[in-house]
Formats: sequence, C-alpha cells, structure tokens
Amino acid sequence: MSGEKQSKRKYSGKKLLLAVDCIIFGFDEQGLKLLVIKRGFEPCMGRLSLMGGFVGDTESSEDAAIRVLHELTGLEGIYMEQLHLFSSPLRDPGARTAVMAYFALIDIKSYQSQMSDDFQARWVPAEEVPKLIFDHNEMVEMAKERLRYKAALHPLLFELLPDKFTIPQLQILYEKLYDTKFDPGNFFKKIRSTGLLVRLKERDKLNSKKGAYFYQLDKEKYEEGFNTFLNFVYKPRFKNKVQKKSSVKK
Amino acid sequence: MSGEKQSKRKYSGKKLLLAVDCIIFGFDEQGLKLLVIKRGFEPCMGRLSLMGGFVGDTESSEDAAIRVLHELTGLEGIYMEQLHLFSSPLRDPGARTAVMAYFALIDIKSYQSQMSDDFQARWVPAEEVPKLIFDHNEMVEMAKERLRYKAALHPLLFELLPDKFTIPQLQILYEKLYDTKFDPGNFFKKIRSTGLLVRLKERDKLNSKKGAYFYQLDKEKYEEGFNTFLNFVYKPRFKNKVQKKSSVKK
DNA sequence: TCAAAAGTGTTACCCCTACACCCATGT
DNA sequence: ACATGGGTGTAGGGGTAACACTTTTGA
Repeated sequence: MSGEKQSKRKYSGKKLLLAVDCIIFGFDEQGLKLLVIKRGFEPCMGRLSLMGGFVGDTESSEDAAIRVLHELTGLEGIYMEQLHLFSSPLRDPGARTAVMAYFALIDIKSYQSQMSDDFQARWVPAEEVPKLIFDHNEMVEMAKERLRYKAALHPLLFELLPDKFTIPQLQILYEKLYDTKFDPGNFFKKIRSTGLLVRLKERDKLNSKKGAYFYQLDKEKYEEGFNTFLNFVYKPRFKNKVQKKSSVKK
Repeated sequence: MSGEKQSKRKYSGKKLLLAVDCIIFGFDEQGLKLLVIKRGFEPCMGRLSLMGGFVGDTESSEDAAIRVLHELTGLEGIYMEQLHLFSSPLRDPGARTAVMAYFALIDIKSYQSQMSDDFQARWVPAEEVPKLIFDHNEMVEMAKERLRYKAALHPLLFELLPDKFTIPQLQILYEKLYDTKFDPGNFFKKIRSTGLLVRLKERDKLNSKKGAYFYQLDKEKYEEGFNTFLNFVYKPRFKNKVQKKSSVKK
C-alpha cells in the first residue's frame, strides 16, 4: 500500500534533447511579418526554418529563448512567452528532440537597424509563410492564433510598434491582424479610453495632411492594465435578429 | 556568409529528462479541490507531490500526461491542457529534469468511484494546498490562475461537474472559483442564454424544496461555442463615476 | 477651394444589473 | 401556511456602434 507501483518509475525516462524555437513577429506597412532564417547546419541545411537552439546545461528554456533571440536580433527585453511544447517522437528525424516554442513580438524597425546576416534571416508575410522544416509551419499557425487571441484581450500589439506611434498606425495593425475594418472615430475613443497612452507634442505628418499625434505607452499603466481584459476587438453583435422568440406556445 | 556561426551548434545541447506533472482539479460542496499523491519513491519519498511521470521514448508529452492521468484515476477523455514548461536547471536536485505541467479538470465523483490507493492519492482544498515537493506549489498557483482566466472566457467548468447537473450547482462552482456572489436570476439567464445546455425532465430535489432541473451539455454546441468568448464572469462596472471629465478648459 | 484623414460629438440601441415577483414543495 | 430556493419579468442605465460633423493642411 506504500506505492509499489510507483517505485519502479524512479528516473525511468529516456533522456532527450530540449530545444527552443522562436516564432518572431514584426509589423510593417504590408502587414504582419514572420522572421525566418536559412538553416546553416544539417539536417535540412539551407532550408527555411524558425530560429532556434538547444537548451544548455545551466539555463532554463526561457534563458535559452532569450539568448537565441539576442543572438539573432541583438535585442534585449523582447516580449516573449511560451507557446507550446512540441514533443512528438517523430518530429525531428535527426534525434529525439522536444521543442519549447516561444512566440515573440518585436518592433521591426529596431531590428532592421542591427540586422546581421549570420543567419540569413528574412521577413516573410505571416499570411503566406513558405514551407519550413519539420513541424515549424504548425508552430507558426499556432502562434498566429495565439497572437490573435491574446491581442483581443490584452494590450499586446504595442510591442510590434516603435516607441512613438500614432493611433491610426495602431488601427492598421489591428485591422491587418483581424482582417477587418474599424470605424476610425470609435477606434480612437476606445484606445484613448484605456488610459494606457500618453500623447506627445509632435505629429506624424507623413501619412496625412492634418497629421496624427504621436503617442507613447504609459509604462506603469501598461503593466497594471495588462491583465484587465480589454476587449479591444469589437464583439460580434447580432445585426439581424434572426428569430424573435415568436412566443407561439398555444 | 552561409551561417558559420550556426554550424557549430549542431546538436550541441546536453540531454535531459523530460517529465510531466498533472495539476488535477475537482470540485465538491466544499469548493475547488486539488488531487495530490504521497510520493512513493526517492527523492522525497513520502512527501506530497503532484502526480507525474517521465516521458517515454515513444510518446509525446501529451501521451505521457494522458497515460499518467489514466494510471491515477482510471479515467479517459479528461480535459487537459499544457500549462507551462518548468525547466530551471536547479528545480530538481536529483537530476536535470524539465517538466511539462498539465492542468486537468475531472468530475470528482467519477474519480472517487474508481479510486485506488496505489498512489495514496487525496484531495486537498485548492485554497490551502500543503507544501509540495520541488516547485510543485508554484505550478499549482499558476494552474489556479490559468483556470480562473480561462473559465471567465470559455465554458470550461462543466468539466468539473457530473454529466447531469443543475444551474444552482454551476453557480456555486463559479462563486467558489471567483470568491464572489452572483444574482441567481441573472446567473440563470446568462447560462441559459449561451444555448449550451439541454434541460432534462428530472429535477434535483435534494438541495431545495422546489427542486432544480437537471441539465446536460449540448456536446455539439459546446465544441462550437468553446472558442467564442463568453465573459461568464461579470465585468467590473463603474458603480461610482469618480470623475466626470468636468470640461473646465477655459 | 477641395479632398482626405484626424479627431469630436451625438444618438439609438442593446445588453446587463438590480430587484420585484411568481412558482413549487417539504415541513 | 409559510419559508426557502428555483426561476421569470421588468425597468433603468451604461457602453458602444453608427454616423454626422469639425479640424487641419497639402495640393
């Protein structure tokens, strides 16, 4: 009764390799972008893949992901979160490997300024991701879904924009991500009503004649407000009431 | 330029053990419960811990979690999802181990009917979880948070109830989980308006004189409706408008 | 002067909370 | 009969989608 069944299980697992892969999103005028590299080692050398690396002996998977992101982009403090562990025994033909996938959001501009070509990295449109190695396409799909999910509830998309941005810029981002259009007036009020933004003196005159004010995140309120659900994305309303509960009970 | 930096990284990680731990929730009259076992092997034999196991050579972590849940409870088809990968190099003093934590919801009754004591399992109140081994308490806290998060948006809590249940039962569950009270009338209408439930002929006469109808999940609508955000939990409203934007600009 | 985008104001509607009230039944 | 909890009905208010309108400025 003292757990006979259990005892035989003492460290009975086979060891395996633990890796991280990073699904890195950026955003520019064309829309949402994904950062991929040309793989520089076997197996599958030369093919496109996500940026990844193995978890070292003295680091956690978070450490590894931060390291990998830094190696590729030179950036620190990137928004990043666990996406999903992929651990099918069949997923990597080379060796038994489990991969913790992370998804990350970066300001595409700040990256391009310090791009190196060690990894032959490139941005591809998130809507038309080319064939990647292994199960990387599956990871990307899951990441896109997660991004849409989270961004509808949390003020997440600011991570994709530069430090200073305009509300119309932000609107375009939301519209691309959800493939929809928002009423500019209502969007403006909704965003402002969150209280997360601070308006700057300058205006962006490039994209319109009148010019749009630049805003910055109020870092404090951003962190406070992150977990208060926001419902940024308009909820579907019943435009045409289909049935009107035609109380026909005799 | 063809990725010199990358080549040195070919399978350069150290192997490690991959395990799964299951944070299993149940619910009864007293409230939310957590299922823990008395550990039957070293290290830390005899202490309380989550149910877990190593990921075998030919299975994914999902497979392993399903297996582990089945070993402990005898149940199949349990609701289960990835919670978080815990991979600090310091977390398990015995060996370098990464743990994929899963959180699971079961109907406490269906489990108790086939409980075995191979693992010396017991239910503990989720609000007063005793000290568990390693980082298991941290996992539990994270799981509780995730449960509250998800259950506010998805019709998840049905997984904690028997096949047939009453709406007042469900209300108690929500009230316990969010430590709040709901207006019975409004709760009733809100739940019914989801269209996820089918009313049965029978009533539950045990808990009230009038008796409450039993309901069952409409499986089809449940699966459809799972990902439409639900906002089950009342959103905080501004009861007392603090400032009224006293447009005082001269 | 006109066009086009930024930003503000207004209205109508819908949902949702609060609460009154009816219903069923065991004691 | 009456207390208790289940369930229904209703009114008022807040939030928001739709849309009109003003502002700004380059062409």
